Order: sequence, then C-alpha cells, then structure tokens
Amino acid sequence: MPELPEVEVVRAGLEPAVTGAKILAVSVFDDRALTRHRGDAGGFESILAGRVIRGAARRGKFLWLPLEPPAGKEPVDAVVGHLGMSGQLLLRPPGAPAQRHERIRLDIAHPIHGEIAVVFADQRLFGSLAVDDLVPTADGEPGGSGAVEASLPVQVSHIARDPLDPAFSADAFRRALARKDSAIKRVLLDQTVVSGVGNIYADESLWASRIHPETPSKTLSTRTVTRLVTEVRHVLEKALAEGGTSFDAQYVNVNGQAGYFAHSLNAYGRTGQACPRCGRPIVRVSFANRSSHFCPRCQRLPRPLQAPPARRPERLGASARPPSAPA
DNA sequence: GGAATAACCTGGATGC
DNA sequence: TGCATCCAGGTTATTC
Repeated sequence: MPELPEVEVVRAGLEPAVTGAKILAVSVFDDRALTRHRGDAGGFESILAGRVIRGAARRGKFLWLPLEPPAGKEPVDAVVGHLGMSGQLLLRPPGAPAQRHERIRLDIAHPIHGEIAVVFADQRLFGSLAVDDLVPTADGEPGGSGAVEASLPVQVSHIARDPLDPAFSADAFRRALARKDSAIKRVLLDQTVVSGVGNIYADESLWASRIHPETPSKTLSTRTVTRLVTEVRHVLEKALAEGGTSFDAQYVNVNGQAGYFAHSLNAYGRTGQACPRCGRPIVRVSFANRSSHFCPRCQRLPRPLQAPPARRPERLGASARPPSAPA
C-alpha cells in the first residue's frame, strides 16, 4: 500500500512526463474518486481542460501537480492526489483501453513526449484526485519533494514534513513526541507529527530502533528519538531504492511495475517467523485499529509498563497473513 | 483540546 | 457451490 517511498516512486515517474504538458481532456468515470474535490465531476473537468502542468511535488503521501496560472504568475492551484490504500497513477498510451478500476483519466500533450494518458485507478476508493488552491508554506521553504515554490495545497497544509524532506526538523519531531501522551506507534502514524509513515514502515522503523510500539512517546529519551529518526530515514530510503513495497498488484509505479522491498521486511507481515536479529518469533497484535508486528525480545516495553501480554493473542493462520502474503 | 474510535470502501481468503 | 464474515489500512468525522 502506498506510503512515502511508493508515492515518491510515482511522483518521480510522473515528473518528466507531465512537466510542461497541456491537459487536453479530462474524463471522470467515477465521481467517488473526487471525494477531496470541492465541486462536481463537471467542474473538475472544466477547471483542468486546457491548463498546463508545471511539475510534480509530494509531501508525505500526498502528491500534487501545480498548474500554470493563466497570467504567467506564481501557481495558485494544483491537481492534488492521494493514493489511499489501492490507488495507482499510471502513464498509458493515448487511447489505451480502460484500466480495471479506472476512475479518472487525464489526456495530456507533452512538448517532447507527445500525447499521454494519465490514469488514476483505485480499487478500494480510499484515494482521490482534486483541484485545490495553493497556500504559502509556514516556514517559507519549498512545499515538499519536487516542489520549487514555497507553497502547497490547502488540504496538505496541515501535514507535517516527512523525514526525507530537506526541511524536516528532527528537533521539532522530538518536541512533538515529548508532548504526546500516546503510544509511539500511534504517533508515528499521525501525519500531523511526521508524514509519510504508514503501518508497514512504522513497524519496520520501530523494529530497527528496538522500540516497543506501545511505548509512550513522551518517555523516549533524546538518544532513542535520534536513533528512531535515523532508522525511519534509513528504512524509507532503502524502500525507495528498491522501488517500494508491493504485496500484490495494489502498488505499482507509473509503468505498472511492482517494487521489491517486501523481500526486505524484518517485522511487518512476518508473524510467527524468526526475528532476523534474535530468532524469537515475530508477534502480531491488534493495535489502534491496525495490526502491529514486533519482536517481543528485541522490542520490550519500559519496565513500569511491562505487564499483561499482548491484548489480542495472535491467531496463526487466516489473520496472520498480511494483505497478501509477501513472497 | 487531546486522545481514541468508527466509518468509509473493495475484493480475496476463509468458514460453514 | 454459494453465501456470510473477516481482514487489510489512510484519512477524517465523531465521541469520549
């Protein structure tokens, strides 16, 4: 499922194909893919037709395509996309037959690459596209990866910077953790604290940092938080280098190819398998409406908190599988 | 105001 | 074989 590395792979794939391209036509096949758009499908289509795309930017799991303003000034709006759990943005030849679960198609003309179809397909409809206004960033830095201007869409403005963003502040992250009276896993998934980390990379980062997912974030020492930041970055960079995590066809790059990071997972989806570090079986517990995978030996709760075993004992078998078992 | 929880959604896997 | 149920999880609205 698309987290930061997967979205960055998509952004990097889109950037050369859409920058400078003119939108010739927009087709909305399912307006449920416009849940974040203020307005209807007809409005979405009419706003975009004839506009020129200025680039491709990303913050956390959101990506956006700033649009050239009619008067040639600073961009004031953008096409914003979120892939949700199963969304895909694909580059297809013009006139290509409809993709399965295709919801929206942008037909564009690039000055070098010619005509291309940008297809938004989404099986579960958690993702969406929208046209949104751009607002200045709070710190005056570029809005995110790939962004040139110090602006970002309104609906992305409440999202914190991600750990791979050059303007990410480890100190601000440390202060936020110290304020939160909540489990570190829950805080890592809070996009207003740090963006881009989802369930897979939260589990992997906590495993690498030897931190129990239910450790209260405000009890973590400065040294431990520094280690966590390092491991989060390392996990995200490694996943990015391997093209992201694909368990099945639910995440692919713009050319429809899967990533390989599923082969490098140490904790997520490895219930019952030996911890690569100590050999103890990885356990899975239900936590914060999600599944949490960790090593009970390497990742222990601080002493005062150690007590009852995992809330919901793991049922090996049906529920032990990840969405689709990694190969 | 902060934290926790439920709902949204689809399709594959599982159980009966 | 067919139907019902569970499960995956990012975001947001609602509740506590």
